[in-house]
Amino acid sequence: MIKTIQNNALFSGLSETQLHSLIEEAHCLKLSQDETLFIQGDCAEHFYWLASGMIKLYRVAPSGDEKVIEIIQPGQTFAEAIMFMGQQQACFPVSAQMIAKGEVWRFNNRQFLGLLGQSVDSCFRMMANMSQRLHQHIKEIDRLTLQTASERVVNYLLQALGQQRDNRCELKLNISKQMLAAQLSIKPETLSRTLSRLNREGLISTHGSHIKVIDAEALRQQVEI
Amino acid sequence: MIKTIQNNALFSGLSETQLHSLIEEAHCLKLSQDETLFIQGDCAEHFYWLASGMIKLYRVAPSGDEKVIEIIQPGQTFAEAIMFMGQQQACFPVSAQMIAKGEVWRFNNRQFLGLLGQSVDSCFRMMANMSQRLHQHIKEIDRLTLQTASERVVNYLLQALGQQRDNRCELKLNISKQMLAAQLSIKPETLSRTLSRLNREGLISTHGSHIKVIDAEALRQQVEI
DNA sequence: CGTTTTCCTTGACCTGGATCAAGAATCGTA
DNA sequence: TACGATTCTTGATCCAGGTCAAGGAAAACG
Repeated sequence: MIKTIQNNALFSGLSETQLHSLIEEAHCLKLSQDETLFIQGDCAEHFYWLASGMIKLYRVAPSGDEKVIEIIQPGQTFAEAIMFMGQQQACFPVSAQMIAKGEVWRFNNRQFLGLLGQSVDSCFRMMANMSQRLHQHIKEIDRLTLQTASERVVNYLLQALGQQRDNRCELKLNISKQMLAAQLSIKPETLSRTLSRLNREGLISTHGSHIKVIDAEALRQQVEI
Repeated sequence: MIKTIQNNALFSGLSETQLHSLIEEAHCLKLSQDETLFIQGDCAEHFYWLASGMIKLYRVAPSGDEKVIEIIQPGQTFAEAIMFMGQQQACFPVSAQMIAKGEVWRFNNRQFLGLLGQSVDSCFRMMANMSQRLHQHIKEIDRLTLQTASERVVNYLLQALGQQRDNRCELKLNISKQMLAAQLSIKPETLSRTLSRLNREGLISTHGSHIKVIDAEALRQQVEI
């Protein structure tokens, strides 16, 4: 377990001793599907590392609509950026809920800040991490404002294809389609229609959550216009 | 000048000597309206501090549409988060263009990283800064996905009203309406229509770029639904 | 193994906001 | 003070994607 935690960039700069004292104080939470870890506005005294399962970070509109900001995969930390906001505004900007049961490690912000204070190196890792997130958010804003719904779907497929280890053109969605829709900020109906259109056009072929990309080049053209 | 720069959180942690050596190496660029500072994809070896004027950070779609990510006001630093990305991907994710002539100070990333390495305190300030940006971006994503065009306009008015020093209900737009529209991710026509609707409903009254908020309470209700 | 529940798909329709086009107002610049 | 040149407003029309509704498919459960 310690080995896996150490793999995360945030912790990799810490000494063996530092890491031990941190884990000493940490708690491992075993959560089942649909359990809520925290909600938007909760006081943020901890940050988290996901060992197994899956978590969605989301915000809800007054109307009840919800937007999935990010899906957290095992090995990732989350909610770690708020700890630098200082006292004044230390509350979660999003809600977190398990979408697949699993284990979450909870770390104390105050303690971690103390450790960071002892190591400029760790600070730099943390900053690299935050910088990456900033980038992702800018890309997300880009997608939401400059791309159509189908472009976002196609983009997702291509990016998922790129993450494939071997050059297989078959991919399996690891989240439900309605979750994917929420992530892409479209309605499930629209996602469904888009996929069946791509199917009809012969660019992909779908069997449930398995999607085979037949013509990746044509897909790319759909996005680049 | 040094005094004003020092007011920025990023620099406030540096010693007198550090700040001097930094400014020694920095360049002051005098730019006129519409001049481009850098474009998306340029290699990022510097970050910037705006002394006067105004700058828009934006991205463009293949279609030519552009989305204003942020408007930089005097006293703000920008493009400082990329320097932590490491070598691999050190290029600007946005383009920067003057929307009002002014002076920009350019600092060397490598040098600044060196200074940061000497001061954990400065690192913490930098992280607080980045954390704040992350927050803003999440709020922006929220606005884009969970709010309608008119809600965004109303939100902007309320937030601009809140920034007013005294309790005056009259505010002046410091950017053109088409720029505001681009920032809110709507078309100028839609902004115009929304404002004239609010006018018709008696919630505000507009004279060019001067907007008087007549019924702030009713505006708030439009947003909260 | 059937049954209930949830998830996905498809069709018919509607609407917010984009687009296109044509004035009106504002702003330099001479 | 007149006159291009922008920028802003307003009207008419269109369409991507949302909404509502009704089957179908798949998973969960006794």
